[in-house]
Amino acid sequence: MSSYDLLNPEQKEAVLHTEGPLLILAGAGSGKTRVLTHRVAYLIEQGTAPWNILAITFTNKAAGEMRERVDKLVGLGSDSIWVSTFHSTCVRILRRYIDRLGFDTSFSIYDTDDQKSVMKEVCKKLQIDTKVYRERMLLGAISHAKDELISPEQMRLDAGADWNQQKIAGVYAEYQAQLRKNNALDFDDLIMKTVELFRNCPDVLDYYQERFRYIMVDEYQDTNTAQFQLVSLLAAKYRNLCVVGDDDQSIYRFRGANIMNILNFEQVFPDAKVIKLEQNYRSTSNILNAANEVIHHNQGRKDKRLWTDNGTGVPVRFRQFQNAFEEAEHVVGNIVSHIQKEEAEYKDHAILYRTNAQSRLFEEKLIYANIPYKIIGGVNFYARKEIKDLLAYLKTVDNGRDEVAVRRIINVPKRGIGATTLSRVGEFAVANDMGFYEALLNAEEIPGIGRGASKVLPFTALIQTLRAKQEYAKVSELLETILEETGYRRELILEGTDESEARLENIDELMSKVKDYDENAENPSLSGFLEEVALVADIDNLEEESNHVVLMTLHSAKGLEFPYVYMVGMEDGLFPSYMSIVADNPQEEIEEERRLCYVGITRAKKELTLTAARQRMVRGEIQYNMVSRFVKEIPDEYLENKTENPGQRAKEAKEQRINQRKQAMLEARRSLRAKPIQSKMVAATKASHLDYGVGDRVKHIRFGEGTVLEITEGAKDYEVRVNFDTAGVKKLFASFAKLQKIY
DNA sequence: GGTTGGAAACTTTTT
DNA sequence: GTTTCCAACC
Repeated sequence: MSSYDLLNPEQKEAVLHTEGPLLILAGAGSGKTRVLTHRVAYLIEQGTAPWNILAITFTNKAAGEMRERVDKLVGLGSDSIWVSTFHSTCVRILRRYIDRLGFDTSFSIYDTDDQKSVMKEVCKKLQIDTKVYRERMLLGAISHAKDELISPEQMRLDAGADWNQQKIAGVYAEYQAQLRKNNALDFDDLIMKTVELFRNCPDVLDYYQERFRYIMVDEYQDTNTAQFQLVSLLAAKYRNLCVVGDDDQSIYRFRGANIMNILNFEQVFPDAKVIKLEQNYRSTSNILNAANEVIHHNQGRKDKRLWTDNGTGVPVRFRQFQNAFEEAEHVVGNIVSHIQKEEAEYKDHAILYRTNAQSRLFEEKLIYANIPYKIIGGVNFYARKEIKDLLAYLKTVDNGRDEVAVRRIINVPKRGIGATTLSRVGEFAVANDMGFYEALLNAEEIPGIGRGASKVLPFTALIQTLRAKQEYAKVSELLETILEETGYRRELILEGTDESEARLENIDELMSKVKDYDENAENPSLSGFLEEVALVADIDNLEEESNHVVLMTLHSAKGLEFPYVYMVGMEDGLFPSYMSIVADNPQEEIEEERRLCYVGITRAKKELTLTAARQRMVRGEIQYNMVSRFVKEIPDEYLENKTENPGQRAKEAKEQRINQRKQAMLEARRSLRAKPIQSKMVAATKASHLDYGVGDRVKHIRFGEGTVLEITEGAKDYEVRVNFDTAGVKKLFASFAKLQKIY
């Protein structure tokens, strides 16, 4: 028996169809990764050289998973198959050939933060009123143009007499000029410049066309025009292009994804073979039917209906609550009961929401319930201030032309270099046609800089030392030097606040990532490390092995699956979002939200719970929301709706309020009564109350094990100071931290 | 040049 | 409710 016998007929057909264009319409949970990996294995079995295969995904996580599975199937030679994301593929190509476009191959990659800094400069230079033209709006317009491969010149032409558009085109042109000056590319440039390279240099294109004779693209519905062009160019010679996607899971239109890429694939490649994978191996039929019904409300999609022989399962549950607190409590309570009944582990549960802001309440309840959790998204690790500062040092060492990086750190930690000095340096640099850092090196010659020069000197000396050191030192050694020589670490230790401790922890984490890179990378180098770091998304850090409840946005959840899924905040105005309801083209926008809902539902394997709150705090104001229209689109036969009739509901709510007041009163009395006793026999009460004392070893859910240093009595609670083995000294409230004594 | 406090903006989603 | 920005002060 060969391994292909485990595939269903459609999957098998997709695997065996290797020549010519192929579109695989793969519904959620239909085993597309399996098809892709087997397809790679089959190609190699048929005699294709591993280095002639390119598989492109969107996230590093997806790439890593595919790589792992391919390795298992193929074995020898599998490392010469390119399995990588759009962005890293492009970086790899550009690092080799971007000098053809007038950039240096050691270019920096700018993230959103860096882009903002550049845009600020641009607006200052062009005297743009940022009250009228918001930086965010300008960057958005530029990004959108790049997704569509529109150059500044083209934008200017397209603008015609539209003065507003003309202005934006001007900003775009200057922004590109700044990036070039800094020898930097932003995210969108990575794709666009690669296309430009291919168009301008036929020899380079030909090299890669020969190299990648078989190309596969995952999550094809999320590709934008630039990515489509890139893939088309690469595949133009051999035409062995296999794309896998699901138009119903297209949720990145706001980021420029062009759904037409998948809907029109057959028009662009008339000889394309189309295979539909409609058997779902993931969910119960109740969950799947609910998903089918919801997505059926969309127009303009390729018709398909997923089916499964997994059995009916339990109905989808819907619960509406008085407020977001009760909603969070219910979800967490539900998870706790699964754990207690030993039906499931923490990692079997995912809480999915529309906006990152919704995570906080769940986080609080989970801490309170002592449940380990992991939040994906929000602020990217590499976007944190201290991390960005340190990376800016490394970038300055790596790419001397990266002005954004230099400006970021020239006065961090404080060296007494202020705005006046900086603008003098800037003027000098422009006047002498040199880079900003170059000007700093010549600080003593800059007129009117006065004492400033003596402050700049130690900084440039450090950078020069690091540059020399870079030749032979590991990246971790460079970072260590930076931390020591600049006093960055010392400053944070001296500060001694909770915040500075958190920053120090993050720095330790960065250090361990650097060390990991030093040891495990094939050819470790400073540029290599910075590149890797620039292209990671938060989702890439989700490890299957660790046992956590996972919290994330519906967007981040695409491609994942969990036995128990909670979709929370199912309210009109939140999901679908208010923005989509009041948009110029609500139909289209709401269809995108509906696809997002479809993605969410189809993440669930065993049980799906939908929740909503009648009132919730949004931006400090109470909002009253109706139940999401998407919930109403699920027929009753698949839904267990335990929302009572209004009369009953009001009555229960009233009872609940009365109960809550009673509870509050009891609590107040208890604390009043407890107080005097505590103050009389402090030690005794503490021992019985906290069951640990000074000197005891305790365990905390997040910080691990540690020793109790001090217990102080606060107004409402005990404040415990603990020296944790790994996390350092922390002050915690006893009732919140739920410390456990270790015997 | 650095610190501080109050006002304003923000929140839809991110490689 | 939180973060970011800017002006007035030190």
